[in-house]
Amino acid sequence: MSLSFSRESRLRTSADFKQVFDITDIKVSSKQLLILAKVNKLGRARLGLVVAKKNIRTAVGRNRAKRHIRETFRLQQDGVGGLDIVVLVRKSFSDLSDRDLNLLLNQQWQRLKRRLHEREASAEARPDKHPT
RNA sequence: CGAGUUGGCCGGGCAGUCGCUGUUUACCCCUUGUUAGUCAAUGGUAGUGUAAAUGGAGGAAAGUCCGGGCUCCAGAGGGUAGGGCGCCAGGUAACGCCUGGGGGGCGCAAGCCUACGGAAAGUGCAGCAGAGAGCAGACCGCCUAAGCGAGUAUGGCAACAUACUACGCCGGUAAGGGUGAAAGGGUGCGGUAAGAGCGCACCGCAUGGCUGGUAACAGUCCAUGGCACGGUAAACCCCGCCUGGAGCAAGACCAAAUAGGAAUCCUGCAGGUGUGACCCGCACUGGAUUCGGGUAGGUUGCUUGAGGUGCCUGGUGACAGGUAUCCCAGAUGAAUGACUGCCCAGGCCUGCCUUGGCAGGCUGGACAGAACCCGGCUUACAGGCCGGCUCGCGAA
RNA sequence: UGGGGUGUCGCCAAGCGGUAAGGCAUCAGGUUUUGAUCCUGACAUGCGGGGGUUCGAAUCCCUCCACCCCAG
Repeated sequence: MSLSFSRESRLRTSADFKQVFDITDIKVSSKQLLILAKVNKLGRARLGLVVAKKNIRTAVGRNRAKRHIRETFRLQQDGVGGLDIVVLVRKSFSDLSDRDLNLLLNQQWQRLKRRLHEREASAEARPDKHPT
């Protein structure tokens, strides 16, 4: 059980980002943000953030968004496993208070995990159903 | 106490849990040397890992409006163009900034505002209105003295003379009206046909002197001049001073690569490239086009600096000098955070009670995030703290 | 982060000190049996906001704001 969030658990090059955008395995969306994810072979989750200046005007606001997303990811990353995740922040994100923000984010991470489990389950089930 | 004005400062605090990141130390791992085990050393980027200690956004970090440092282009050198600044003196690395002073404007005052050189070097501009708008002008009005004429009266035989006029012509005038953003000193008296700096007095203005002041400038001083000199230079311009260009994605280093090759054309004491306005100068060098081939990033610059703080000295002050002491962010898909509790300001509600205070509950902290570094300016900003001064009221 | 540019009617735009052109769109009328075309007229507004210079500013100066482009 790790609560750390080091450089290894971040997406660091534009190539990494491009892969997630091109092949999106899981997609979780809400009014305030959009999460895209792709299965990787590293055995650990990696997070990348996209916060447009157009959506959140001030640098302080953008930093706030990134920090909250990182923090909640840090605390929730255990069940995620090998996924490359990109979080896109939408305009209404900055309307939320700190409390509501964390609530929303935790909810979204739970949804992501659920989708992942469903996907794995169906992937395991499929070869049994069609042995030939 | 109220109203105002001005200078400076802070811009939440403490504790706990879990994270991010820089530095240092230790250990792990690797490398090298050595040994029976081991030990030692330097280097750690081949990826770094673990632990501890310690540091980690701002007054504006913002806008990018100025000025520097730094780096490259040649130690940026000569000239032209272009750009900037503009009362005086000082401060400063420098500035378009700051300080002190002067002039002008506003305010009862404290104080505030001020792009504030030159319009007698030249060129230009001013629509509409108006008579006239740049070596001024005459629409209404006022006048008709002189000159010419008309009429009337008187005198005279007559020519004519004299006097008069709600008269005409030739004219005079810039007081008044009117136009305009702006119409070429003001008030009074004299003067005149009516008027006018036409003359005079006072005020204003200009020039020269004298006095004070480093200077801008000032003066209840003296002399001269009847006034000649309208506005606009954030219009061109003139004068004085300043000014090369680009920017850390600058630049440097390492690795790879630009290789090697084919074809065509042009040129040879000139041309090309670079120096990002142009000429000179300087440096480097054959050049251009097409075909095919190839590409990968990392390190550094990177934080010790016109540095902060305390004290002393000089100065009205900006600031300077001396001395002691401190090291205070360096990220790079981009750190400096999240959660919880308590406290401290603030706001709202309820209860007790004489203004006011006490108790409880709820709420709740602005503007905003370093990206090479400094000095300013500008803009944004909840709330709070400390001081100076002015005016009004009251008390002593 | 650095560098550069643009804001004029609903849209595209000219003007760069003296009443802010023009086109498209909109509305009304005419022509037509009706519609398109064509003709005539009009609306509403505007010079991104705030100061300053000037008698007078879209234009000159200062200062904010918004948008766009370039360099990884």
